[in-house]
Amino acid sequence: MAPTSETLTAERILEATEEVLRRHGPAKATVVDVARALGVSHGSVYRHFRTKAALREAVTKRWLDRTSEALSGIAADDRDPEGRLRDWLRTLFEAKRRKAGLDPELFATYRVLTDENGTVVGEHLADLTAQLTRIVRAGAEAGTFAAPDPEAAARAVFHATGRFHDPCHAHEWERPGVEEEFTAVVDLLVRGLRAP
Amino acid sequence: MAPTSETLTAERILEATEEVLRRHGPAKATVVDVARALGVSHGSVYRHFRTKAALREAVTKRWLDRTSEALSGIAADDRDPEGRLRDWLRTLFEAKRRKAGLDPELFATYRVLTDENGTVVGEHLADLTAQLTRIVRAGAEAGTFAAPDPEAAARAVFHATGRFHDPCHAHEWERPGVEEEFTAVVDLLVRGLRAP
DNA sequence: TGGATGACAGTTATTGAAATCTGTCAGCTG
DNA sequence: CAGCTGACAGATTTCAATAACTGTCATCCA
Repeated sequence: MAPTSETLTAERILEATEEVLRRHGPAKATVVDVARALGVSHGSVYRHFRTKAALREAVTKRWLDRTSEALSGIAADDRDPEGRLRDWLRTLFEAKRRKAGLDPELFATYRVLTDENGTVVGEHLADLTAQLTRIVRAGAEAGTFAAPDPEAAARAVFHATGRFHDPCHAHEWERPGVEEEFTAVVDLLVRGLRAP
Repeated sequence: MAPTSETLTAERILEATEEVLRRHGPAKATVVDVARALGVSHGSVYRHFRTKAALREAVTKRWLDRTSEALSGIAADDRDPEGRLRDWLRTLFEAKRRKAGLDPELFATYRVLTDENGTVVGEHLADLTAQLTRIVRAGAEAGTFAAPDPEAAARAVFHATGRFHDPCHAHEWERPGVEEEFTAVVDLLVRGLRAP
């Protein structure tokens, strides 16, 4: 099909896989499809990724990392922690919502991994909570937040906002009124975090 | 099988259906099975319930109402609102968790209805948030909580605790550490609710 | 000789025919 | 006559045969 006779690299395979996944979805996409899209035999794909699951994970990791990077910018700046927290949560919500809407098939792939409890999703979650912890800790140090254990507080905030980022709630993200629900939850959490 | 030749009542059909559902699960249970269990023809079942979906909904409603009643006792007493809120949330969590563990098939039926967006689940959720609103309002009136809009605050609390009662999170309810997560979230929410 | 290939074994998905199920209703029965 | 029955049409599910896929590896080529 596109026998672009460059050398076959892991990166090129990931790109092709993402495309195939986007077109066919996780249930129908096969590694034979990926090989066909690259104009090689499927044996060559297995030289770079031990299993189909590993390939799926690698694609999802790349996809997830793009969100993480955008967020880490917010987590790392030095504005007031409360505003940063609000921004970070809102950006996370909107990123997930956009991905669910625009890339439904890749989002479905992400969901498959979530159910399979793969390491990639675990690492993604760990990364996100680490970023949140950083914000909460900054707030605690600045005296804005009362958080004796910033990591535990960050996890609580992450769990409490699950409705707005956990893939199993994706079908509720386009309902009218979610915006208000989101704001109400974040307001409540921020008040709970503030120093007396 | 058990042709208990009493008159065929909606109640008896519901009991039989619950049993069939418990044994076969929502995917395999048929109304022919229900009829067989009652020793009648399936046409008789259709005299009492217009469709299979209606039957499923009615069974789930009964099942859900049992939890609601236990909770309404807590919502209605007149202890301090903060303790009541904590009790209510914990009882809800434990009831859902117990049902998911002990009645996996009926729980799966509940999940089917959740996805189908049936009225029964909507009513159940409305009932629960109404109970929560009652508690929050009591707290606002007593001056314990700062909640200008008790209903909105109750919804926020309900959404923020979704991880501990929404069926799509059921698989996480037996993980070690959920207890602590639950406590951390509830503590944070209660602090957010308290009057300054 | 490093990388690609395609045939192969074992497993999983697809297909279409047969069986079962849902929902209706004319007629039976007590 | 109120309530139950069982035959029926159309939709859905099951099942077994067939096809496709995953992962391996002896072989090939540049």
